[in-house]
Amino acid sequence: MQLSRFFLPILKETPKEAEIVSHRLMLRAGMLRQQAAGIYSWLPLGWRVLQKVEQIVREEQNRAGAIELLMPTLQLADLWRESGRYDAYGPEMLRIQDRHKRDLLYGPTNEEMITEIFRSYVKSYKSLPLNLYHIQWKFRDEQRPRFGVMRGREFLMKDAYSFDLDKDAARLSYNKMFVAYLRTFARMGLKAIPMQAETGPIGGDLSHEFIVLAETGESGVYCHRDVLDLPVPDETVDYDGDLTPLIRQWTELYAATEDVHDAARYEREVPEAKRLHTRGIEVGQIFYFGTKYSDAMKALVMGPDGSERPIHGGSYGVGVSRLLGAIIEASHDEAGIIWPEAVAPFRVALLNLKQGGADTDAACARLYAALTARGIDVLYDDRDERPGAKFATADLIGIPWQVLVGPKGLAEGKVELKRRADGARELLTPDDVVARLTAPVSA
RNA sequence: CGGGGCAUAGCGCAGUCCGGUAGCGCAUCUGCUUUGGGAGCAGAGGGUCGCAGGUUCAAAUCCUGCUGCCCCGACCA
Repeated sequence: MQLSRFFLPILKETPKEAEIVSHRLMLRAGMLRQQAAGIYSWLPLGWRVLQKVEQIVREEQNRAGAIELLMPTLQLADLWRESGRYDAYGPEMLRIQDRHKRDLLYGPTNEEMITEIFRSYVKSYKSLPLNLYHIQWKFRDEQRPRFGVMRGREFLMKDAYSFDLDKDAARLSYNKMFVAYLRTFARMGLKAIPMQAETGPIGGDLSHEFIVLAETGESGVYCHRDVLDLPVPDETVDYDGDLTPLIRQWTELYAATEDVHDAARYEREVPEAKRLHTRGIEVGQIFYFGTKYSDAMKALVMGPDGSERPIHGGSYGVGVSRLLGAIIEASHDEAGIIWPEAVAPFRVALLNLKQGGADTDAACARLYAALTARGIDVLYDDRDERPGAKFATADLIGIPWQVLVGPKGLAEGKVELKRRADGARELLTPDDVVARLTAPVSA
């Protein structure tokens, strides 16, 4: 992508409504446009990152055996009357009417709808287990949206729903999502800690929140420091195998949100030097809720013994759009965002330090063609700007690698390769830069 | 939902107390110069001062009502 033809409305100054760093940087980097409190347009740069994050979530859901579908944003109120949540949900639910005066709502979550789909088709225990998910925009009419995408009213969420014959089987489904979440967040460069959590209006008696530690987070948390250093399973993890040891490893050390914090147990189990009380950003939450919805909505399957029984359910959410805020909170400096490679909107920023110079223009054109031909996403800054402005832009939008092409280096046949994360620079020939960036592991 | 604050050019702000030609910086456009960390000079364009009503010869400024946005708290898959 040539920057001169891209749409990247960066801001030199911070809009005054933005208080926390991720919100400020998303606005300054031209990722977001606020349309109303908690409602945003995703500008091209932000949209690219959102899609990268979404794709990682999708890949890990698929790997764990969940199956993607897509449900609508609008739902009939009748569905929610069946579960009893139409009245229970309260003013956070955005309620609307169509031209026929039928009550609709903009979905804040999809337990009812997925249960309706499930019960229409699945009649036998032989079809279980089943885990269906979608990645769709949700709406919650928050009393106080804040911090940009961290607490929006319209937000992108991955929500998965598992269906099992009994509690033991449901626990296996729960464990799969638990492990999938460990992998999902780790792939984005995040350290997300599973913590015991309240089940809230979803109901049920087993739940973990996945929390990224950050001072700007909205949740207070208590945990054992060693939980921060636990290993995340790699992509060879066998989801059909026994995940129990892995789950035990991740749950035996104390880690809880303040809502369910047990001070006595914390002090008993966690040595003083290992105690960590801080704040965090909730990026995912998993629930086992048993037969709460299958009872109310008659989602029954025939068991092996010939008797009908309600399925045991769980639901598993990831705040996809919120993750962008969490990643930036965890990875930035004074100059701007530092994207982990896995979610970066472009992998390489190619900076022509003397736009219009015959040598630099030609060298950039060759590099751009070579890198692009090898499938690398390159943002070529070909604007008629001075070097300083290009450096500032590249740093602000956080592209992992910068290739600096200027007359100084070219005199010796070299260009500079700079890593955004630590500022490390190397003088290389253009060919070596291409080789380096196409090497299998370059981080 | 309780408390606090803000609203003037695309962005950041001054002007409001004490009514009298709507300003500054950045950004934008034109020209020239400049080119390794957000350039310089010269010129130009851009505003129903959030909305509605009121007071007044005269309202960004005073009064009344409303709306939007932000922050703290409560709330929150």
